[in-house]
Amino acid sequence: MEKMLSQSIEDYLKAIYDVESSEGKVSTSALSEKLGVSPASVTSMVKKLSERKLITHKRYQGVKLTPAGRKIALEIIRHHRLVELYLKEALGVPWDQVHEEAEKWEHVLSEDLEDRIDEFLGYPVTDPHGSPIPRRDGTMIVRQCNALVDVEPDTLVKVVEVSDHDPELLRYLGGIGLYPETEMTVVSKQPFQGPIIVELTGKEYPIGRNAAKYIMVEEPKN
Amino acid sequence: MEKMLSQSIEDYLKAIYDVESSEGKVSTSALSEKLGVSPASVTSMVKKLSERKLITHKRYQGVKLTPAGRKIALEIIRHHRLVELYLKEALGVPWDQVHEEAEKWEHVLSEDLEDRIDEFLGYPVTDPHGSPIPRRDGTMIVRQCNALVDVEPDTLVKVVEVSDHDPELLRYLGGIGLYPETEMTVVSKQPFQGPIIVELTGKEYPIGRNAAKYIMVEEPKN
DNA sequence: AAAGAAATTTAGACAAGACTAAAATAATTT
DNA sequence: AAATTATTTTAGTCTTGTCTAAATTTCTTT
Repeated sequence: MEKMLSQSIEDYLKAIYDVESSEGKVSTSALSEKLGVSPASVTSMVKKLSERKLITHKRYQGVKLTPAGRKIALEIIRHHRLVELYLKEALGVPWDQVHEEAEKWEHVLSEDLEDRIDEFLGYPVTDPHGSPIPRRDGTMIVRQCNALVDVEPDTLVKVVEVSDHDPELLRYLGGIGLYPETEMTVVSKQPFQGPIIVELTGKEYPIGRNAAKYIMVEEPKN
Repeated sequence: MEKMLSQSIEDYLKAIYDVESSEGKVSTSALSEKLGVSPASVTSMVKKLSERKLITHKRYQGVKLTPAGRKIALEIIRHHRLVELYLKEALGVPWDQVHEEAEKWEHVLSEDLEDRIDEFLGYPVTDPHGSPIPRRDGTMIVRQCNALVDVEPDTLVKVVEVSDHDPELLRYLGGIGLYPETEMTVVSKQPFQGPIIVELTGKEYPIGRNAAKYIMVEEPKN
């Protein structure tokens, strides 16, 4: 039933899914960047994944997941996000460290353990960064949200999701109490690419434009 | 400080430690058997481990861990046994399954997580099979015990440790309530390599001679 | 539309870790 | 002690996944 895939293949599929989600088109160079390998290495792995019918590939034109490939990518992402949440809830690992640990654990999680963790956590829907956890059947909730950087001043917003790619940013945000589900007001956007000022728990904090690209928010329905 | 070792190297060091403990001499064929690889593969890995000064090797005469190699082996075994106990205690994984899971997890456990698990478990001294958990400093308790197969009839014994290598045996023993710390009486040894009969919780159960080699017991002090 | 720049692919090499077949050494039997 | 058997090592091959350098294709600019 389940074919045994190498960790490398799993990492590629996950990366392809991520890039597909955030940029639409999946280029060799984007994968090279994301995975920290040379473009030539990506090309050769892409060839292998095509042969296995996990992706489709047109020369010089990027890559797309097949349904089979997407299914596997979502399984890995499910592992990753369940583990992230589990480490935080069960062992108190701080939210800026769970990503790195989960990168390793996602590849060694048995189905049985996946189920036990899922049950322990009460069948959760999001991970500690607010990212949705795919269900076992491969479905995943989609939410309507915007990057904080695109929100107009004087708006009340609720944090939906924060990118887990930069531990330092996560530590800063944690320090000011900014987590998923936190509500805050966008006070102002400083000119010349200056920071965005937000207010939460009565205090004002600056958030760099670049960081604000990685903070997804929604305007709570009245 | 910590060198990054491949999973393969870690598996070899662990296997060498195990064989060294149980048989004294560590032959190529014993490792080949234990690791499920060909003798030729063992020889070539042995060469590599010697170069790295993790073992010493005299041609045709087996292998020995250096202090550095032993230290690493004990770290892996510590990971393995902590994870086994953690999976049982925290996630309710049955004791006949924890070994297989731990085989994978032991290689991806960070020091930080190791400490968190250790603390969660209250700094435990043995794993679910009764095997001692090495401390972080590389020390490990040693216990005086005998194989059940060598015990004379009419003796009251306490189970110390059960080998984790055969899930089916573990299920049988669990089924009759035989765990580490269980006390029982050796009733008789049937002749012609027949089973050993033990009595616990008022009932008698047969245990094959072969299985009884893997059950370590002590005679509790009066 | 042609030239230069950027991205992608090809070609060929390398390291890790496994394998098989054959050779060398050690252990056992007669 | 010689012959046979068992164990270990050597020699050479294969796969996976990476790399660099060079060639190809596409994109951008003028």
